[in-house]
Amino acid sequence: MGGRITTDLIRGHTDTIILNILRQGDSYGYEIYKTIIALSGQQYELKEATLYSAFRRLEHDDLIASYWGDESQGGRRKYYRITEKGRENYEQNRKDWRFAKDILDKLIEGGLENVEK
Amino acid sequence: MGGRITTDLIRGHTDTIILNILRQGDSYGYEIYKTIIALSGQQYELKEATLYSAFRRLEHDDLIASYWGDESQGGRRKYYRITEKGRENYEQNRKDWRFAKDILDKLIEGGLENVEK
DNA sequence: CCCATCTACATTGACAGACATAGTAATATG
DNA sequence: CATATTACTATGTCTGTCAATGTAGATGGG
Repeated sequence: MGGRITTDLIRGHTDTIILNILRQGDSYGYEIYKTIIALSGQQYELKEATLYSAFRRLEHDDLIASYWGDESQGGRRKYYRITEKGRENYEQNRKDWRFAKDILDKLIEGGLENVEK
Repeated sequence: MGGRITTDLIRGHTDTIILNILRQGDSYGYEIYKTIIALSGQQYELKEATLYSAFRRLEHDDLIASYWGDESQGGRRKYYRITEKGRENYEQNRKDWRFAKDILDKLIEGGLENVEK
């Protein structure tokens, strides 16, 4: 059996997760919500409240931009598009994640044998 | 060039980090503080305020226990010892970390090609 | 011997992100 | 026509981290 993903394990990664999806094409709230579940192999659900507050934060910081879709054939959809600044931010976040992963491995599983105290 | 470890990337891992150190032997606040810096290769500093509030939380939850060291030769030191419950908690947290790491890799770096939308 | 630095522990208040909860409204389905 | 699904939003709460601050003994260089 595997483990669980708690709130704090995901914290700080939501922006990066959203940017990763948007850098591969424009999308809207509900679709992004579903995509995250699919990407995680049904193992993680980012709550809608979290998602939409992240959209506001990202838009405020000019990492994404939004526009209303064509509403002629049905319900309104607000689409999000990643900005150039957002792409740069994503690249940095990815580096940060790889870096943090290595450090966390040492901190969580590392032995103290070769660490001077 | 690497990345940076922000507050949110470490959030939720401090308890596990402390338990990893204590499962390898009793220690006290300041030594644990130094050990974390050393374990991370000087890349990460867990602030003392964070550390001491974590001690309270862990002790309250019976994951660690504390005792005052021998004060005859100098300054007082409060030592911490991991409990059996703490060891079990550590093992679960380690599993959670490995699990979360895989999911996060998919969410942060994963492509949408093979994901049904 | 004095002052700075290090060791060692601790508290308080502020902040930010995630989420529970609730609500609105349109479309689709049986 | 009732229910589920799609789609977006607001409000308030909780928790962990950290900045700032404080106490006090030990240590070492000038």
